[in-house]
Amino acid sequence: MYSSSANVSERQAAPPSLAISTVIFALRPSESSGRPTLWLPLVRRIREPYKGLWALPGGPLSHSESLQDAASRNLVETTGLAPRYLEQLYAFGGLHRSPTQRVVSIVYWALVQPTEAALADESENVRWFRADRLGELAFDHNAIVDYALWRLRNKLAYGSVAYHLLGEYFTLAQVREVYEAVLDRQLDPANFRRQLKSTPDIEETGEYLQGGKHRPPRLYRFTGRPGLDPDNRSTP
Amino acid sequence: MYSSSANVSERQAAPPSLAISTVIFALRPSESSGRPTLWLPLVRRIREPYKGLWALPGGPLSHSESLQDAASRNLVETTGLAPRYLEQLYAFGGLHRSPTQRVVSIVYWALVQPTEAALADESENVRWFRADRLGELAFDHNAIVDYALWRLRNKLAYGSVAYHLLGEYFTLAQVREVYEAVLDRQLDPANFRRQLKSTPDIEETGEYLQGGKHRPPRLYRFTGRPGLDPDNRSTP
DNA sequence: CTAGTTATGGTCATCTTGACCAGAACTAAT
DNA sequence: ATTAGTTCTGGTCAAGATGACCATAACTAG
Repeated sequence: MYSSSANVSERQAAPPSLAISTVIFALRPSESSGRPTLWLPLVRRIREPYKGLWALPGGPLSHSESLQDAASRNLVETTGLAPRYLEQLYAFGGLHRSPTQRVVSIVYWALVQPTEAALADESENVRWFRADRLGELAFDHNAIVDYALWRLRNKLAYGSVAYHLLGEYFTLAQVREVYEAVLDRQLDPANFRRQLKSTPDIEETGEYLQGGKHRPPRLYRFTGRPGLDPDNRSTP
Repeated sequence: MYSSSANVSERQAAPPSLAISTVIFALRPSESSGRPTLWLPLVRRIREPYKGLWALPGGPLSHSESLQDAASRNLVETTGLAPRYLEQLYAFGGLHRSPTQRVVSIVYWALVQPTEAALADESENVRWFRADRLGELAFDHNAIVDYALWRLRNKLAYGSVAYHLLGEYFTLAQVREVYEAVLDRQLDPANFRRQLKSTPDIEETGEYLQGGKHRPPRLYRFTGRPGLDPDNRSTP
């Protein structure tokens, strides 16, 4: 314990620094099976600590932007993409997250569309990885990604996030593939279709997807709205 | 936009300050009906801004404590209570939450037991209020409480938080009263009991609660563990 | 024209949920 | 002592949701 009078350990008492990071998910076909899989972009650390390791995109919170704006900016700067879904994940503030200084990270997670994700920037220091094969990341970022995955699975099970990983038009089988990729288990096509058809915010179109080697599936469209964050408003 | 060179608007670019606040819930019998109701403690602002208004307990994050420790300290300092349940709620970081400076608040929510809550400190500047009759609070604290209530209702519907508002031993009817108070609707006693009995982490004891004007109900005990936060580990 | 594939609609048994009934076990009042 | 009043507790029943599974439709590839 240091003195209770002031100014002595001023540097010690300086407020922890505040950063925003973002876990960005997108579906990409697996190189091996071709089935859609979860991928996310990471940036290479070019400074100590953890220089050379991969880390979540992020940076300090600037004075004039909201938390969500900062997360959005992360997204644009590292991938060039606009998020289709962006939600606060958690504030990580453990004492020893960074070896050099105390830093509190407010982490967001985002979903982007595959069409866009295919065009995403990639470079020497930005690369996409399969979510289930990340290797060792900087700081506590492995734990953060794990938690983001857990949250994604949860949201998927209840809510309406799956559609934000797909384009505007999609087949019910594509939705099922999203679920299978994220939950990592097979689902019965017929039962899954029955469930989706009973939800309100998914709408039949007159269009069919051509080009497969089989009966062309009908295309659907998502009509629901994602809930807002509580800083503006609610979220599950 | 200001210059991209450095130091000029240094004060402008100073990081937003970081605070921790805590929404503390406890059950207390309503003065009118006597049924248990949700209450929470607030502290009176003794400085500008919002001087004189009631606000959530909180304060700046000190350099040497974790987020959760800071929330715990809030709790102890304002109520003298140890939390039975403490979880991160959300990080609020809108640009204009405080009129005087940019401040990011990481908010926790807590549940405490009624026995303890009855003993809780109360003073000129600390008072308990019914959660549904708060009046106008300082900053965006009304919105924060609303969101905490929403989260509580949600967690209740799934999880195992109800027990943290009760003592170690409780009757099934008491659990039902918690649900009825939080969800604000009547539940069928027989059906509710059936559901509870099918959950694993609630254990029959041989004891009965005496003293009512009717058949004495059996006492139960909660045996589950609350999930840890992801900063240490997981949470729903 | 046939085999292969997925799409789509359907059945059936099982589980869960909500509405409701009835006896059990206590207290309070007559 | 008996009865009325209360909640506790176990049960039934119908409606709805879920999972396993089957059959036909509609396309492509050979």
